[in-house]
Amino acid sequence: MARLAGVSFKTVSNVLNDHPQVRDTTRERVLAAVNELGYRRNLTARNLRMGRSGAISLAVPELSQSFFAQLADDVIQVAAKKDLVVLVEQTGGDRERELEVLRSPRLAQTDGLLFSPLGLRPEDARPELLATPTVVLGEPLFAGPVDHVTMQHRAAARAATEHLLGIGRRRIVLLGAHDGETATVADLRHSGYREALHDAGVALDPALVVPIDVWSRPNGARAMAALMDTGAEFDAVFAMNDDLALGALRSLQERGVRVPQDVALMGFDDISDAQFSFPSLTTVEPGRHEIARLAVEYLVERVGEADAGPVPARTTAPDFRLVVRESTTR
Amino acid sequence: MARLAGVSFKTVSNVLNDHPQVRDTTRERVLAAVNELGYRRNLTARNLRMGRSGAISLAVPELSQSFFAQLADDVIQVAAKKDLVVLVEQTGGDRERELEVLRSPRLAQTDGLLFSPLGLRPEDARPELLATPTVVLGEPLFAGPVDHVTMQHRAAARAATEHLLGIGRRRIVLLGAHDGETATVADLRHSGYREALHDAGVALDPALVVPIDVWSRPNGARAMAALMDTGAEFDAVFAMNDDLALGALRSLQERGVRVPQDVALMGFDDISDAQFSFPSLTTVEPGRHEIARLAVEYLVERVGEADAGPVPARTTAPDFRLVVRESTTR
DNA sequence: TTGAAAGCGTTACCAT
DNA sequence: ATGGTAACGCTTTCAA
Repeated sequence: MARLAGVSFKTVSNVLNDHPQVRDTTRERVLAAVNELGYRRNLTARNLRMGRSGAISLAVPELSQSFFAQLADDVIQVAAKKDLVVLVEQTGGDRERELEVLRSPRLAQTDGLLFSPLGLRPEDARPELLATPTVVLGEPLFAGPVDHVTMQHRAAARAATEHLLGIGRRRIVLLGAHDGETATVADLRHSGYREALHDAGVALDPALVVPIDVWSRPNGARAMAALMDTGAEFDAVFAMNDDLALGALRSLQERGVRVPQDVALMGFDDISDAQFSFPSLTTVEPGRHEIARLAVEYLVERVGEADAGPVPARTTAPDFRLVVRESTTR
Repeated sequence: MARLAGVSFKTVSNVLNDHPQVRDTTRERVLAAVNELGYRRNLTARNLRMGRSGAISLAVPELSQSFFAQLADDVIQVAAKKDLVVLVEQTGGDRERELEVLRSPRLAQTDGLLFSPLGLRPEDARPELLATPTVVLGEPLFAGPVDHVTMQHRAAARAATEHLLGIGRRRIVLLGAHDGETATVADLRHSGYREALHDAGVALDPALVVPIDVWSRPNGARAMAALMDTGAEFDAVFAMNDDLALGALRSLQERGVRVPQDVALMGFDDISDAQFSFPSLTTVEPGRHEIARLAVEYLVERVGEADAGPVPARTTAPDFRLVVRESTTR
């Protein structure tokens, strides 16, 4: 209360919150005092009173992966426009740590969670874990009042494969398969690949489907080298993401394979590095901006649910776009 | 208060805070009830009462730049070990928005700030802006009780240039100079370059010093292409960071220049992409892990300052390491 | 060992 | 238009 110094009273609150019933002269005096004293209101107390924190959590595997760094960049920008601040957690894509994020009391410090799980299994998706409004960035996992913003994995993978077929390639390697999964990112992209081959009447050669657990550059490089060691013949590579593709590119070049002349190369995600490799990388732009935009928008709606009434669970996958660059041209 | 349901009382607090004076049986009953009801204590209220939030802010230019993404990754990991959560803000390297971050009341929501400014000028560094404990990740800027964790820019740039000289290169391009700056990152690295040339008795050719404002890949590619257009002769390039170097690499390759045979190439930062370009990129590892570790450590000390007494302002620059890869080998 | 009460700084409601 | 007061949910001090 002594905050008002020489001036006045606790209508300070009214002033700071732009309440209408304040005389202009009063407002001015208060503002002057605020400036003078460098008074800053205590957000924690405000949050307590209002039941809102103005912060959301974003949980991703790791920022070192360009795709997630760029996603985080987008999310933070969109959130900033809505005056939300973003708390970033890293799970390493590890199931245990993903569960921990959901259970963590620190979550309660924010108004909601943008969650990009990688290791979580369907049986983990117990709705009671979701103590906070949640939007999943990824394949539908949770039942109940949870929104999902995902990608058109199957259609995009199919379009990607069709592009490779369209430039005359027939022996197309698939890099990054996950055996035994259903309705996961890897499985859906795999399906798209399979469908495109089937529709084109091209037989699927299991020797060209290369399983890779973690989709990182070193793993892409390693797997590509190993495949070449087997003597397999191929004229194109569709990597499940750009990191795998760029790792593979490095291995191809090490061995003097010309891209795209000998082997055409295709990625997925359109991370910014894809523009500056040599050759630049043809890839799928999955609608990352839109994903970030929708995710924040859904989350904000869900946070406001208490006031505005229930919101039905939504699942959306923005339009994707094939970005054709040098690695599949000529 | 009704939180305790069938069981007991507000010694719940004591139990949850591991206070010793609680009978075991009581503790058990309380814990059982907590579990039963899925009770989660309200962190906001706790924060208000304790005057601590358990969160720190990290303000970087943008996560889309690999270096900052990896720095953020490190910071979040180190912070997590200390049970701190990290709120990430992006400034775009823009002076106005950097000032805004400092003024923002949202800052007050966290216990301290890890700040990596790019556009801020010395005259902006008024200590009264720092309403929160702050550690600067970058060149010393603020006087007063502010720690700085930076890099050995000059020594590392010098070592980098010496490496290029050591493999027999004499016409070394410097990519990314900032004219008219003093004691900034660009200026210090520039000095290191100049010193190495001088000590080796190699004349500095101003035509080989290329100013580039923002150190991004497209800018590196553009500047490199422009330099080649001038017909300038050179046998090595030292780029002020890896993004510039990788952009330049792309332009060199487009024109059929062989790296390292015709032109050796050197970056700075050791972002992970540097390992997987072809050729892989020789660069300076500036001690990023250590920078993150120290920054969080200093900040934690400063946050605890109120209790533990004043802490002198510190400035540290961890050891760097030259990482020699293919772009300067043979 | 446990319970009661005060207080953290704000906002919201109700008087004035 | 302004001021008083309760309440947000917790920790802390003090009393029982």
